[in-house]
Amino acid sequence: MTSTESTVPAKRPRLLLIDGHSVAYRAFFALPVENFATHTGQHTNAVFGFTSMLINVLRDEQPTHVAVAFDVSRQTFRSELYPEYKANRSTSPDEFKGQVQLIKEVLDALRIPHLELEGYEADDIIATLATNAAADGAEVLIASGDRDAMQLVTDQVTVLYPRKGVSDLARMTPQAVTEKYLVAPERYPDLAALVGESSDNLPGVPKVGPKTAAKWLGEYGDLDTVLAHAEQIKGVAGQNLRDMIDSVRLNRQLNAAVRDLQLPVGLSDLQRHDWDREATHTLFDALEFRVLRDRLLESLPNEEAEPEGGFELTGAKLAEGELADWLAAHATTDRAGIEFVGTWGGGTGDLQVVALASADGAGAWVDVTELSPADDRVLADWLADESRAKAMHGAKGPLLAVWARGWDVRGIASDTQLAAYLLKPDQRTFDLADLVVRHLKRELAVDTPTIVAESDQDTLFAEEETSASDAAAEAAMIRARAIIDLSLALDAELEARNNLHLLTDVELPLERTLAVMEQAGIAVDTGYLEGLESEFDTAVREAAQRAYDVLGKEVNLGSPKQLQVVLFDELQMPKTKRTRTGWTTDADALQQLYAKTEHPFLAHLLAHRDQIRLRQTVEGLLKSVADDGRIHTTYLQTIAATGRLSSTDPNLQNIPIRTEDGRRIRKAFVVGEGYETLLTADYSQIEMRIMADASGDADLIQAFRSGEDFHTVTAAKVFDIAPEQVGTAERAKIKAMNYGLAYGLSAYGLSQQLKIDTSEAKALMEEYFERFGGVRDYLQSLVAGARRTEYTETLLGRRRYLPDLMSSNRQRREMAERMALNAPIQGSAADIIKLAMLDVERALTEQGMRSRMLLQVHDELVFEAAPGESDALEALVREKMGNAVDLQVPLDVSVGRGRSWHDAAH
DNA sequence: CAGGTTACGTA
DNA sequence: CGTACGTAACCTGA
Repeated sequence: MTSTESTVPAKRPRLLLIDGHSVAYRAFFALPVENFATHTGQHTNAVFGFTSMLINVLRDEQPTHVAVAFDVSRQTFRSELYPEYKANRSTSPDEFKGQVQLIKEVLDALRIPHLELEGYEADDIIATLATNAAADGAEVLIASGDRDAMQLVTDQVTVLYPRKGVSDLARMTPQAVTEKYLVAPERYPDLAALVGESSDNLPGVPKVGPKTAAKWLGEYGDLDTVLAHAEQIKGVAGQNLRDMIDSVRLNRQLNAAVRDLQLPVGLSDLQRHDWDREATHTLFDALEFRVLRDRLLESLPNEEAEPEGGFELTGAKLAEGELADWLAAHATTDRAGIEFVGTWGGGTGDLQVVALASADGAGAWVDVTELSPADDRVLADWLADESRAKAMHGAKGPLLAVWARGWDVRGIASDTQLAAYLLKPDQRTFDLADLVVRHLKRELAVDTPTIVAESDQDTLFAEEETSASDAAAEAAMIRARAIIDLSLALDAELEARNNLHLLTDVELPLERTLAVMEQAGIAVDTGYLEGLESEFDTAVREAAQRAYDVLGKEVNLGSPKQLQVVLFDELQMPKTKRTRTGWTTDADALQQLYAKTEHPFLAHLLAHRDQIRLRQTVEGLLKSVADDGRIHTTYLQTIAATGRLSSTDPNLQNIPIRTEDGRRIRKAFVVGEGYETLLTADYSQIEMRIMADASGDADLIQAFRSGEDFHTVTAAKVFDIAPEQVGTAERAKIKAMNYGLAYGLSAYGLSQQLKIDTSEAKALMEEYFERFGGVRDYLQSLVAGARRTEYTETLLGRRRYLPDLMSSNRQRREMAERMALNAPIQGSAADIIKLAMLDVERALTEQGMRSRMLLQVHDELVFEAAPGESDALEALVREKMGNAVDLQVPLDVSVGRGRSWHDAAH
């Protein structure tokens, strides 16, 4: 698509001018700073408020032109005329500093010009632009929290003045100004000169407020005339005016906006553009602006296509019998794109539409609910044909729906969602439209509307539904087309950094393995779970009652806010650690309070917390049991920035294990009918082994090779004693140290965890690093290397980009440094277990075994052994997990078997 | 009612 | 003031 000069007479231009500092400053004080910070600690309340206001105004006012003006510094011609100008202003809070720069980044991403001029204020830039634009016949809107802007109001110029916060803007027209300030806009600075402006440190005439000033101006016409007739004005106010006359003149000189600056831009330069999609997404990700992103997408869609346009495609719904010919003609050697429409999750799915596209520009789609038996066979054969290469976006869900229909998809050469994840694993979403813009610089037509499921009540609307699903199918066809080009582009990018193998050899085959696991699910003893639920429920109520009895009244024990009132106001307990909004009531703090006060309420409260949590976990599990009596979680393959999987609906990676009550929940996960036993296998200390291997620290390697208890051996080394002499306290300290290392543990953190002095923790760490110098050097090299390359790398070359390593914000930088420490270690462990899963899965298939893999919990795999296969399964799992990669230290795998997950623990 | 906050489960 | 996640209840402001 090429854009052509419009021949339609342009509608009247509408220019929006924003006083950047004044709006940002307003936002800063309107929104509580403690509620707006990224997880890295960057404050964003001013950026949020500014951007929110901007989006609203752009949406509501639909300006054709936009600019934002900023002040440069306090040194302006005004401060030279009057050194006290704005001198009363305290320096802006630390939390505000830096946010202006972020606002400018937002503006750049939105392609909105911003201006500043040395020696002048934003006001002057705005006054000049407004004056010029109005002279050119434009309508002008000025968003500013500075009252001096009122002087600019005319029939063509309206000021949007924040009434409360930054979202509620008053439209200050000449009438509104006159009503509010009792003088016409052009007299406003006259009035302000008399009354004074405390925020600018301009003194007013004593005893003269807006009413008196307006009265004088009304009588005499303007300020000059008022001053010329100062002698005639009676009373104290008149005398004060005469005393202050020079000061008033100076005020008037200072508050006059400069309207004739020489600016490098004119109206035509301020034309609105589409925003930069990629830059905006990246920035909003970094700022953690989820809501604003949605509002932006909703209210300000990018209307114009990018220069290179969209996707050309000819195709439509195939009639009966046409499928075979279409596939033969178009889906042969080159990669075909497929987009499925339907629903999926919980290990199964329901397919509605299959949309296909070919690189030659042909598209097609079929409604799978109305396929003839012959077409069904043709499509099934083609989908299952390994030699027909296919590209998809997020294939795991559709695969479940395909399987539910008795089909299979083979030959998936690329999945653009997985590829994009490998390129940038900390991206929040991998929306196809965004990826297409980012990597192909093309636009994808508006998102697919979801197909409305047909139900009996809706037969009235059957016709509309059909057209809606047709539209969805058409959109799916376009998406299928885009997926082809995108997959090629992403493959090339991965290849260029030598990462393509991660896609083809790890993530793509794993996607199928995960689908198999999700489809299998894990059997649950619902009767037992229900028993647990009522038991926990009783315990919850008893604990609550005891707590109420102690207190003498009922409070909501689940409300941190109410608890704070009880604990810190009513019971006058010592204050705990701060949270954003008050004092923490977390378990750790409550325990410390209990140690100090021995107040029984705390014990009951803690018991209540424990039991309510267990009940909640059990309830959640019961809700997720499918008709087959099994729980089918969904694994997310593109969420964790380190390369780990995550589990949802329900999360089976956080089932309790640490407490006895919690472990009872694991008894509910049982071997399914037709199987012999559950088998669990996990890696011991895999992260430490990775550190040993990667650091090459000879002592650490030796500690693992010795095969003795790792924490004891390392403790012996640190304390310079024999392993037999290591006591439980020593072992616990070094164990915490061992585990904490990979997280970038600090001496303070270690001291908190072990409840020891910071100085002792510090000494412990120093001693540890003294003994295991290779580890220290390795950890330092991780951060140093990441700072050089801007990314970290796992064993398999999986990257994580950490631009914040260069941040000038200490908190952000240190956070990034800990991420740089942890990502390669956690990520390499993820690599290893992923390889092991693939090896195990392949071996099970090759050997024709019926045993199957059910769950992955980061360093643990859970299997269901078919009758007679238990021993073979254990041997196979040990072998494949133990040899997934070749390190300088052995990969220790421990295995357990039992009828339940609990019993299979070891 | 959505969204943020707090709390807490796992590796 | 230790990384990576997901879930649920509560609370608040639109």
